[in-house]
Amino acid sequence: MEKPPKVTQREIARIAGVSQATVSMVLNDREYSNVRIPEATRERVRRAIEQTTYVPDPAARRLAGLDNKILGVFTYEAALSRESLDFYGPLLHGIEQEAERLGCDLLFFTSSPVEDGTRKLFHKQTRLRLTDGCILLGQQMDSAELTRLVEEGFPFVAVGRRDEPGVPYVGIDYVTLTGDIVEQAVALGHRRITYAHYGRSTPAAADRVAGLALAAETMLVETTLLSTADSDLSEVAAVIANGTDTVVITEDVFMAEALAVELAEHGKAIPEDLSLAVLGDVEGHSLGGRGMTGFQLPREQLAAEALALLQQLIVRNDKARAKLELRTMIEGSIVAGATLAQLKESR
Amino acid sequence: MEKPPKVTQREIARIAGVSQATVSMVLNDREYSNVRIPEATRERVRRAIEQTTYVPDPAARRLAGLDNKILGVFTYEAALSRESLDFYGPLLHGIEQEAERLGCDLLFFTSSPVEDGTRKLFHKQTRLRLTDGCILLGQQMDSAELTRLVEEGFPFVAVGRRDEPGVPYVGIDYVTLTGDIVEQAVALGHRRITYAHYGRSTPAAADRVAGLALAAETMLVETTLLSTADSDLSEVAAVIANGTDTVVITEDVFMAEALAVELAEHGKAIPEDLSLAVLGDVEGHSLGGRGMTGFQLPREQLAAEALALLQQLIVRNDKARAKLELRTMIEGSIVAGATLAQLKESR
DNA sequence: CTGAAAGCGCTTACAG
DNA sequence: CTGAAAGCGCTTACAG
Repeated sequence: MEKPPKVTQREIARIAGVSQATVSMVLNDREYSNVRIPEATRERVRRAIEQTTYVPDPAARRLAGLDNKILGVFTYEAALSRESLDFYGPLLHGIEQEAERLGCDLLFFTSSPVEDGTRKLFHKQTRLRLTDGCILLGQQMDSAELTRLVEEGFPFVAVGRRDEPGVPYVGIDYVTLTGDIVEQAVALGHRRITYAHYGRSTPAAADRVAGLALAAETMLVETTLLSTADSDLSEVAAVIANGTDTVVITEDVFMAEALAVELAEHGKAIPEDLSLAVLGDVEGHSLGGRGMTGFQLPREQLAAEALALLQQLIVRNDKARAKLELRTMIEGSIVAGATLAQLKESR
Repeated sequence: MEKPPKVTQREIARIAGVSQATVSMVLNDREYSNVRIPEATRERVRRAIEQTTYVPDPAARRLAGLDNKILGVFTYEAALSRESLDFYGPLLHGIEQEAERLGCDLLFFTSSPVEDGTRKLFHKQTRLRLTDGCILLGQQMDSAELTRLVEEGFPFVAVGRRDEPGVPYVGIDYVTLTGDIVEQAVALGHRRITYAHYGRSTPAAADRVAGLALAAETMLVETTLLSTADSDLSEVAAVIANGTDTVVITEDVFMAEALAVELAEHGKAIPEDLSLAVLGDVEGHSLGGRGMTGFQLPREQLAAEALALLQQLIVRNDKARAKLELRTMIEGSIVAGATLAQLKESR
């Protein structure tokens, strides 16, 4: 199996009887310093290309300073495992669709070494430079890495709101959504709410807490915050079961499911004894046959918008880039569900 | 936002007070023509690299003829959509895991233009050349493309058996699995089997038919083949309902589910009136609460082995490559299930 | 209008 | 042992 020598522009030039530079110009449909290539020449070049199996070498193009039409996808943990896919699936689908539309390929940084449980974007062999720009996904983004990307002026977009200055992102407006859930609870007669959360320090987690605090102040409800980082879930359940709050809100659907089981052991049924709502996506989940009350998050749209923004960062020049809205929050919606119910009597 | 000039080996060389070539050698831990670089020099270079944000430019490495540690993933249709993920999910997971182990990144050719319903691997802008090698996934592989890859000596591996000469693959042994299903049916007293299939011309489809024919001959059973390409599913159901065959085997689980609905309308219950088995993966699927009889296919393993083989094709020299087993079939297993039952009486 | 040439950042021979 | 140089396949100025 001898490899036939790779066809290059030089070979095309030889066949067409022109210079290699001319081939490059025809291929890129570009003309420099009042150069004009006659249609006849272009045609000769095109025919020569068709005769052969020529494809431009993307490494050479990139080295010469051109776009690659390759976008990087960096996830802070494995994205394609069965469990991750529940979260990453819709995001990846949105990314794939948008990439297809833009004519870009996607480089997944699966090789990134794992340190302290999360992958590192920068390492001795990072292929980041090969891409025109990069999308960052995951809860546990590394602040130092984000800052370095900003400093280097490397085009990238984070999926999810970030606090670091200069970081472009597309995020979900958890503050508003959380307020909407509280509003619903209040409309149903509730006045005392427990929020069970993971005690994480991510921006999204902070936004939920902020949204809750804001709503509590505006609507005069009392809130109790319980973190599973401080005490385990069964303790949290015990506190709720023995307390007087009438609604329990959880950070995500998995905590809701686990907590419902614990609460059942305390004789608390949902929503008869206690209402429940989730500050996360509840699509496809139910609790004892009942649809859950929570969010419907447009994850595919989120990812697609992030990719579209990235593309703009890449193709625009510095001036046009300055006009770009680097930070976008998109709205999710509330899923009414059946786990948040009218308050029956005062306890 | 001025981009700081990219750090190159030249800059490292300047800092360390050595030549750029020396930097390259230290980085790659390589020595040519009885060259030996003293540890002291190596240390100076390493320190210079740590001082800066140097990362090697993968495009330049590739252009200079080195491996990229990038493996291409080509799917003949979108892989990350909700529906595709059912099929591609386990394969992609296996690929991701193995890539992580090998320290490789993955390039998904999402940009490939769609023609006649399937994506084209070769097009004017294919980034194939950027990868060290490529994994091919999908039912509808293009023979011409496979042949071209073989001719060009480009390293690649197909997931699924292929007929084209010289194509390396890792496939599933449908012939044996199909025989096993027939054997089970025979052991349960059945002698007449209908096989409902899509009439596809893929190697996997052909293997199922071949396995069935072989088993039928060996075990003296009569088989009827019905293709949904010739007549639609309700007609197929009618033929089965009015016939005397006691087992219906379908090509995959989706056809099984659809066919069961049609058969119910003819008053045929499964497995009381008719047994059913599937020549495809049945994990996670059931029919009216009953586990389906069919295959359990080790898709993750399949994909991982394909990637491992690809890696071998890439790193081995021509001589060592010749010793490689280019074609592997791996065994799936039978899921007993409850839809294939003992034949009650003769009809 | 076309060709010869520099340069992108590397690897790897080959002189010193 | 080290440095200067060629080459990978492109793009893009700059002479002719």
